[in-house]
Amino acid sequence: MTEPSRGRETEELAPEPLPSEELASEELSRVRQHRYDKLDAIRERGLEPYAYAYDRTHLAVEAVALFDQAEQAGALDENGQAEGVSVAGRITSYRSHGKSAFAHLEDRSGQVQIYFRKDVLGDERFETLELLDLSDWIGVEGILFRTRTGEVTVRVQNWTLLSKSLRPLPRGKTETDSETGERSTFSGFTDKEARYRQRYADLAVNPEVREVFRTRAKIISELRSFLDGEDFLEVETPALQPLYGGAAARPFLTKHNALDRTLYLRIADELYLKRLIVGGLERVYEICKDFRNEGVDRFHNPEFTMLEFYQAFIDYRGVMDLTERMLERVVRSATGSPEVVYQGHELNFAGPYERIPMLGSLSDALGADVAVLSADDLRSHAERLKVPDLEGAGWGKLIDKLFGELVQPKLIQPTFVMDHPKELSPLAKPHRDNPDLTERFELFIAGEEIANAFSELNDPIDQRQRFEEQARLKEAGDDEAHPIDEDYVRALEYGMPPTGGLGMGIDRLTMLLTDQPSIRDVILFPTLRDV
RNA sequence: GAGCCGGUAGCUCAGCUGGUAGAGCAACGGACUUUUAAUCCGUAGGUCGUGGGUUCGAGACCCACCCGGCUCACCA
Repeated sequence: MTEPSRGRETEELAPEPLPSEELASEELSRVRQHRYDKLDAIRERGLEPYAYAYDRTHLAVEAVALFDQAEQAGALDENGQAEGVSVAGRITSYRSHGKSAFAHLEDRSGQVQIYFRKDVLGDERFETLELLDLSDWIGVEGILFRTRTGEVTVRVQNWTLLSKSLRPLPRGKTETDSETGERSTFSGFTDKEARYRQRYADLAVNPEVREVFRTRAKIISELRSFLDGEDFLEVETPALQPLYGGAAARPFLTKHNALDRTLYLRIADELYLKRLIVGGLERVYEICKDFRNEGVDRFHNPEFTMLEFYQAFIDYRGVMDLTERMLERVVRSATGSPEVVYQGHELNFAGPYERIPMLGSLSDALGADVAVLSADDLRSHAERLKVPDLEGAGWGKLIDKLFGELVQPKLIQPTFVMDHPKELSPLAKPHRDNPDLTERFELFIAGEEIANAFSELNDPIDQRQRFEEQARLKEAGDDEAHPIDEDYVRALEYGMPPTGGLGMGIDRLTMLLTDQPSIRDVILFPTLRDV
């Protein structure tokens, strides 16, 4: 696909002449030609359109705060001016008034207004302003003052072009209806696909998008801080694995040329982290990308970020306790409150969370005790409820299907669902009171699975049998079943202490805490179809 | 993979039951030395996703295709 179907898809524009494929979008070409012309004019005047550095003394909001403080302290001079500052940022608005001009400069902290005057700058310097455009980066030095309308502003004494923008940002505009006084927003960049593909423009134009990713970073740093405080060791394990495992998913394959062998991108780091528990590290965690070769929807991206942690000497109940403390702290730190609103649901992350048994909750929903129902009974219930894709499903899978249909959507507040069927959980310890179940839990919030955890299976003989069962499933066509990992079994044979572990989807957690409807909204560069 | 919705100016969108394309903003020229995503005057800008068909006539209707979004399925 080389022919540009739409103007915005075209790339690699040379200064002049414009490539012929650009003729399809003449207006854009003209707009950009003007910017190239200005670039030439800037160079002709001996100015550097792409500077190397700039000495900034204040962020935009710091400059405003500085003036406010000086004003309150009575430290302004007789002209109402405070001290000088230099600020730098992107030009987001420009209002020319002949012999003066107002503009806003935006940096990572926010915006500050700047004011140019011909009598301050001199004729030549002032006229050079004509060569600026919205979204150019400039630095300005000047004195802070407050305008008649009350806005703290930098009266520019000197300005420096830092980077000439050759492509206009898709910036919107707000308009006020003169009759009704109603304000309508002309949002400049609402095409979701374009926003994902050109995240740089999305971020440049939409401050709320920048905020989502600040919150995401805060969530991750708070998770680290919490676990570090619990004496966990942060580790790194292979992303390229000779054998994949730790989850039920199809992997991505790749090839190492020099070794001439197939490698898999990890679907989970679980088995490596537990090897480290065998090694005696006792408390380990890793925050990393996992890769699963599955479909894409608003909860799934082929590469996603997962936190896994493992702690020796605790079981899954201990993991629940730890998880409650961790989430409450992270949510509080990242959002300022343990309560957040997600898509209209008020969620409260202050523990303790409800703990419900998987079978019991399903029995309640179904009106029958599923523990004594056969697979055939379950199947007829599922068929009655028109649960899709029942082919080849055994007892455990049917339990899971029915649970997903009847119970899961109702789990809005953080809820631990406990004790899953054994056949679904090949890496979890058998339940101490019921050999058909495992000591496992999933954490559901707003109807979605956020975390998965268990008392880790540390009996190497049982583990081998579970792997062999998985191998039989794989043989029978289940392409998500685990392959046998002999090396992992060997590690368990050396002895793994009783251990509780958890995996949590960071992207989904971020969705909840930033009220974003799609995982693509919390991943800077989500996986998209081919252009 | 299925269903629904959509693809018209740089951006956001309008375009009635078919009559030959419009608005706001952006752009360009001009005026304006405290504005508020200023205001005023003027100018330019579109093979209406692609290909075919129906028609005297298609942005509108039909068919196929391409692209995207959402929902569902898949993802224990």
